[in-house]
Amino acid sequence: MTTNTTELPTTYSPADVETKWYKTWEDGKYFKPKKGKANKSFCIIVPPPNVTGKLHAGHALDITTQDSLIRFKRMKGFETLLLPGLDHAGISTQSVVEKMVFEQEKKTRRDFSREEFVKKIWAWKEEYGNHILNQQRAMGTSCDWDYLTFTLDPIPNKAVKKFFVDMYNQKMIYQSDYIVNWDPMLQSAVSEAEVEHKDVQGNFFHIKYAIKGSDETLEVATTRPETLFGDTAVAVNPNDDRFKHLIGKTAIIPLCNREVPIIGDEHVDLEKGTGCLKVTPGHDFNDFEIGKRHKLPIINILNKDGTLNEYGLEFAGLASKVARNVVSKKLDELGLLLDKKPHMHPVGHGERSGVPIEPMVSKQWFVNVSDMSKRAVAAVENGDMKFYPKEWENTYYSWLRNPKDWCISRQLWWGHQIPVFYCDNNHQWASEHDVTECPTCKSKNVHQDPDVLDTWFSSGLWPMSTLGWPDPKAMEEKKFSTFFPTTVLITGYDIIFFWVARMMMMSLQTQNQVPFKDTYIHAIVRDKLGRKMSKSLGNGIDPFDMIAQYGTDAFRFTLAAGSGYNRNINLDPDRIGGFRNFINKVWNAFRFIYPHLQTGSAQITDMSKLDHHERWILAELNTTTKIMNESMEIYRYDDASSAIYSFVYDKYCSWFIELSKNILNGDDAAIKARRVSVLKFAFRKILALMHPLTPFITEELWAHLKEANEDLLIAQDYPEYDKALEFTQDQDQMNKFVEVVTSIRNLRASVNIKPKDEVNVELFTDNQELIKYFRENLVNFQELARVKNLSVGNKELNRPNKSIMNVLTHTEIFVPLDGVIDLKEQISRLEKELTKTKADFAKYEAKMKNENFMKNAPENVREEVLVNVRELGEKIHSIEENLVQFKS
RNA sequence: GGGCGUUUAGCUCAGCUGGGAGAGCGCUACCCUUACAAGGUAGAUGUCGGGGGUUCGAACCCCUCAACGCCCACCA
Repeated sequence: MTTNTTELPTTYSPADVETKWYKTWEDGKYFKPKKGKANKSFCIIVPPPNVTGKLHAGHALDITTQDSLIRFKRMKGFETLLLPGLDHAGISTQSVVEKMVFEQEKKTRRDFSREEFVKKIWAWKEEYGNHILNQQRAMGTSCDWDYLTFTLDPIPNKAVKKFFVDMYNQKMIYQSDYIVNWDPMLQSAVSEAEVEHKDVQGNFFHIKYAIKGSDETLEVATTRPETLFGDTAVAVNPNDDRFKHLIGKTAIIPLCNREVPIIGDEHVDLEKGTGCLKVTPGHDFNDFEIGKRHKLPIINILNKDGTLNEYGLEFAGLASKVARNVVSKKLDELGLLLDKKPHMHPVGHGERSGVPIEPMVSKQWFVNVSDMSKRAVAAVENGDMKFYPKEWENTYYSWLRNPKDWCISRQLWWGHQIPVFYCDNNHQWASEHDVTECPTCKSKNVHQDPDVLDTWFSSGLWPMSTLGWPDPKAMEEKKFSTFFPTTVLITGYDIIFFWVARMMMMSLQTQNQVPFKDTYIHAIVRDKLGRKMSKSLGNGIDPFDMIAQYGTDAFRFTLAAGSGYNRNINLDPDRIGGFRNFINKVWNAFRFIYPHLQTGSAQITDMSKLDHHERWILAELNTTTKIMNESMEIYRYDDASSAIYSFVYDKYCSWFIELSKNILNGDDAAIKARRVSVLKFAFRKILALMHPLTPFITEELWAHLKEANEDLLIAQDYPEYDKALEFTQDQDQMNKFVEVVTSIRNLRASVNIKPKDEVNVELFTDNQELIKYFRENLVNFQELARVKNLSVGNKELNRPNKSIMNVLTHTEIFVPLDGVIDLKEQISRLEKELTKTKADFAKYEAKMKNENFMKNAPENVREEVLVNVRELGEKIHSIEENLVQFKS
């Protein structure tokens, strides 16, 4: 890093430095866990993105919040680990490859053997799988890449098998004929959580059912007439006087003329439909329950692709939606369709496929979660795991307090194959190892269950398996005991059910511990109008575009500034542009001190020799340090970013640098050196404070500011609050100085004095400390307000005649003018100010005179009111006095 | 149907346990002032969704109404 020869450009170019520093950090092994002075570990497992994935704005937010925290804790001396991974994402990956193969070869997966097709998916994964990881690198993620784990790697596979087999042997995993959500497109069962309910416009069909041996008929209401082929009963409410005499008789299903019993069941709603319900246990969740209660037979009328099977008679082969219309038409022709009216009703759709889900009975594997879910609830109730923000625990509870057994088998090829084996003598057993013979009958003719496990089954074990569990050697190598339980999980609220709940259950089950102590739920990134980003709307924001346009630091800072306890971030690229300008401001602040780097040291040797402004900036820096530390600890990235933003912009750049110009241009070497030291000291702290949020520019500038023997910024200590740097009097005086300077500028602007032209200024105040302070700041008034001569005096002194003036609570400001003054305008301005001040005054005076207020309000509030009454009273007095003068 | 959330400046949002309405972007005027025009200085803009209540005092607490959004449940 050459400090003195390079000419620095006026704008910062992110692209030039980002790849350079990432490589330097990675090659220098700065991302690897190291024991530090805090003597504690801090671990975040990155939610593994899908191998099919491309980085989207949500991932960028994940990374920003996780990496900022990791960098923060690393600098604070924690042994940090940010652990990366990739998810095989069963359904979506298989679909992507199926689609690709179909496009390229016009073949479906069924044209290949399972082995051949899975090989194709692996090839695809090898080619594209790492893409998203490189995008994560571009975001600056300080992961230890040696920990990179894929959900189908050997260790996660061991974990999956171990959990499955243990639970199988405890009978907590069982196989059952059960009504599941069948996705006819994927031709697989999917879990409850993978079904989305959407309102769909359908019809209510009223169908006439004959009753055997009677002239009476029943009018049954349904939205799905095509399922009547699967009816095995008709149900009425036993308390329904209209129909209860029919219970026990036999109804005849139209079209197929099957005889079924008429049963009484409380589930039937008297109000809904006609009060008569056709019972189709094979294709309706409620009917399935009714069927169990009444021991009704189950008839499956659908093929795996959702078309009617042979039970559909002449309609066999039709898709259920088509069959619905055809069947209803046929019923109409036969005079059996009594009514048909439009009806909006919710229909489950496959989350991945988007097609309507068919409830269907089939043999599937389930996990009994009743015990695990109770433990998972308790762990949050008793504080072992805390949600930030806290409200999200309700979402978590609502799912876990009312759990349904988890259907874990999927009829796919891509995933962890279920470790259950069968022999030709119908024995069944589970095994963690490959098997060649049946343990019961020793038959060599064995085969494994063809189904694979739900993707979330391996995801649920992720915090353990990435740290080596259950392999003792891997656990040792990966320091399981150091990093488990991990510190915090950071993710979006959309996967609290899918993932957070399952990790909690599976970790409590296998480790008897929570998998992480905190869960920070960050917002969902939306477009600037608050709409979800989606392909169909075309409103997605590509992180890569943002990085290219504004730089990674600006993008990260924007995301951090938007992340607190909110649930949406409406991301407007203009905002990123705003923060890009801020990053550039930091760059230029450095350009300002750059020529003076050799003049002062980086440490402040003698605190007692500092001047007012130096003490002031250190006090402000100290306050900022405190806010940043506190905010990062509780995931308030928004508060942290706004604290450093306003310190850098409004304190360091706008005032401290401006106040330093005359010193640096002066010739008092000692004062100059001291000021440079403070500038440098504060700037080094700024870089350290900002580094977790904006790693690249800060590391780049640090290279210029660091001492020869100092390490990279990523490895420096994070600044801490220091009581020795509290200087309240200097802060108070500086605030008054700023007020006066602003007021002079305001006066100048009000009469259009050119920025270059100098003016004389007279200040009047009764505060003797201030008089002294203002006099010491003569040169600063000259610089910052273009003042020529300044006089400061007591309020007893006479005021200049021809002048414009402002009144502050502590000081009167006069700018005498030689030319013609628009008296009218001055008077009107003063009168406006007087009205405003009087209104303010009245407010406080009323409070002061209110006995109840004086009795009840806390002392500091009372004190403030009294001060305001006094100061505003003085201000009114001043304005009135001066108005008299102007008017005379 | 059950639950949660949101409503503050033109836009996107902050505002911690109640005590003087804020930021960024945008806008207006004037400035190429020797770190920065991705800049500087000054400035305008708000019945804090409506109504009621508690309180000495409400953007903040309670009730109520309205609009919008999300989650869960439910194919009669």
